[in-house]
Amino acid sequence: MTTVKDVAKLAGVSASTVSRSLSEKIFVDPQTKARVLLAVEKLKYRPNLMAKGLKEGITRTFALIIPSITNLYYPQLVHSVEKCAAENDYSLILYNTNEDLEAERKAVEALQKYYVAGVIVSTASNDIQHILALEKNNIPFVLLNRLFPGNVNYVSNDQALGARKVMGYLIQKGHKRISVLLCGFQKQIYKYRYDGCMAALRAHRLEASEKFFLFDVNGIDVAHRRVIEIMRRKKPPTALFVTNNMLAFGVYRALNELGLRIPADVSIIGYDNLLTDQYMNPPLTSYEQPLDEIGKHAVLNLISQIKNKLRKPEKLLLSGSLLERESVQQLK
Amino acid sequence: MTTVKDVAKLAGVSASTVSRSLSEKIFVDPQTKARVLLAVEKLKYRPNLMAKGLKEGITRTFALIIPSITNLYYPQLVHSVEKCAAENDYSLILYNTNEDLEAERKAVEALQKYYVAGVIVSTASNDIQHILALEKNNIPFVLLNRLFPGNVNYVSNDQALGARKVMGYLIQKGHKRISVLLCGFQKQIYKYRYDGCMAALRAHRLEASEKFFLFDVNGIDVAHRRVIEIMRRKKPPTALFVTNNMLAFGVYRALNELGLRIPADVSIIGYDNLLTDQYMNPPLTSYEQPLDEIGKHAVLNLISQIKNKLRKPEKLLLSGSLLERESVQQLK
DNA sequence: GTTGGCTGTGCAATCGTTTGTATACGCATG
DNA sequence: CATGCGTATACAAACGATTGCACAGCCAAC
Repeated sequence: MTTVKDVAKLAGVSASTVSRSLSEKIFVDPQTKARVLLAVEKLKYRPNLMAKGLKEGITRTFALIIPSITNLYYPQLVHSVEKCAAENDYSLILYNTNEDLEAERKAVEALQKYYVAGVIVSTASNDIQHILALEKNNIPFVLLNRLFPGNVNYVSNDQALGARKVMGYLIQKGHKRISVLLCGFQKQIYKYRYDGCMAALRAHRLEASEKFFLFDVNGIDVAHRRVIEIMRRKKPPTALFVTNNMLAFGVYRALNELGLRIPADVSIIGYDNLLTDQYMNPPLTSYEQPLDEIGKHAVLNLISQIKNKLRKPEKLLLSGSLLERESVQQLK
Repeated sequence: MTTVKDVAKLAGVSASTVSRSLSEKIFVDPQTKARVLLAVEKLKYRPNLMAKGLKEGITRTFALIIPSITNLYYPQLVHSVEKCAAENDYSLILYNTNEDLEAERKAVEALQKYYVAGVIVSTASNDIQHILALEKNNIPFVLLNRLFPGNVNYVSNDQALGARKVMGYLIQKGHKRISVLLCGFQKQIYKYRYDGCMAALRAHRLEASEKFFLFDVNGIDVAHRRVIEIMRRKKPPTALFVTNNMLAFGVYRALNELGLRIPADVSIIGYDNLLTDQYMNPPLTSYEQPLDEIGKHAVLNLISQIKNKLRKPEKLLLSGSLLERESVQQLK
């Protein structure tokens, strides 16, 4: 490996001058600088980030913790985080926790040894003690699509607002019996989505619709089963709001098996923006979370924390928009 | 940050003793060791990987380069790599290149500064000069689901064999006019898949079927358009072999628009194993690549390269199996 | 011609580990 | 009792970069 000394020797200067020539911050005689840069080029010198990190006590690396990369929801989030990080010359260490709190704790342990500059995390559960502990070690962090009260930075889709918009849209389309499929509240985003739904219903005096809500729909097969059940009621819902688009696969299958047409017999609307939504049959009308923006602002938040030492936590709620495709019908 | 010196002071020994107590390799008096470990515990000491990496010239980190995390094919690969790496106490730096050669080159540049212990890469194209250059810098690497002749380590699905199996299966099911959808050969895996298809056709004297092949089907929309075209021929194919399951979305849509039923009117078979295959309507019969094994062996390959300094490159071809779901029909 | 200030570069210390070499101590042997 | 050997630990150098401080050289001003 060529080091700063090799470059120094070739350029006929000292190591410090090489370092300064590359750092931009300090003025070096243009001629000297040119000679140094030439030598750097010739020797294909690449500064050793270990040494740099050791000296500076920090690295140009962020840790990204996500619960499940094989959940179609996360790859896009990873993508946008990766993109913005790369643009700002940060690399990303990836930790996939498989929704397991213990694995998440381990990841937090591990990343501390790396002296990462910051942590972006979509927590697996409501227990975030181990994340909060990062603060003691002066490691900035930001929650990704997770909201927590208190002194925490987060960037998230505005879960409640989005859910309210969706319900408003369905109501405006003439639907009065709306079933909402929700995952368990141990993931608090579903609680927020629930709250948003109820707010919309109350605003239209349709609270009664809550009796169609399906709770704890944790998994595609559960969705499949519960939708079959509810559609067999005497008065079934006319619209289904699937608050997690992976579940939509189960819903489509269930309706298909029952011989119900989408949207002629039942309308469906989704909440995430999975890569596959547009390819469903029929394409799924869905509330699209601004995943690109969320990932980007999470990175920018960390950078601000590092640069400005911002004291007040930033709590950023972004809102997406409804993308009409073909799974919702206007009722007479 | 607590350092080895803090621990040394608390335990009443020197820094070297602390280091040796933690290294396992060197004998330390059990009593001393116990005292050291107690101090480590008390101070929550975590060795600084920067310093360690600097001293040892290497880190316990692998770089993983993939062309597109939002292609449903890759998250599983990332998942299995991440899993095996974590099990062996390696962390992962992720580079997503968006199928862009230039971005891939940049990633290779970047990772070298990190002194990673090895690189796992699914290249974006056939140009792998920049990857081969890693060898000069003594950075072990392994290609993931990419085959190259010459002195290269790779772990891959046996593309040709798999394609042959698929074609054999369709033929055995009575299909004689089989259309194969292939992406461009600039990704050589599609060349191998093509070869496999032809081998199977030749074995059954059905070479004529090649006139149904669709080349350069790069994208879901292209698949959609081209399938509509081919199904409008006077004698359309009775089966479609989609060598990239993302394309299956376009195919399903096309057939749906044409009013053709799967599998009653056309049979479809896929090649990857996307998370969504089982949720398609009807569920997609597909050749399942052993992605878990592939990711695992890529990691193990790197570890062998590091440990044993294995001289001969390992070229590992794994084969998957056909998973019958509901998209293929037996012809009379 | 001396003094002072400014500018560009070099020296050396430093970050936290690891590890080769040196040393102190204990015990056994002649 | 002196010698020698082995063992457990300490000392110090090294990894490669950054940076405060010092200094050399130059020019201007009196």
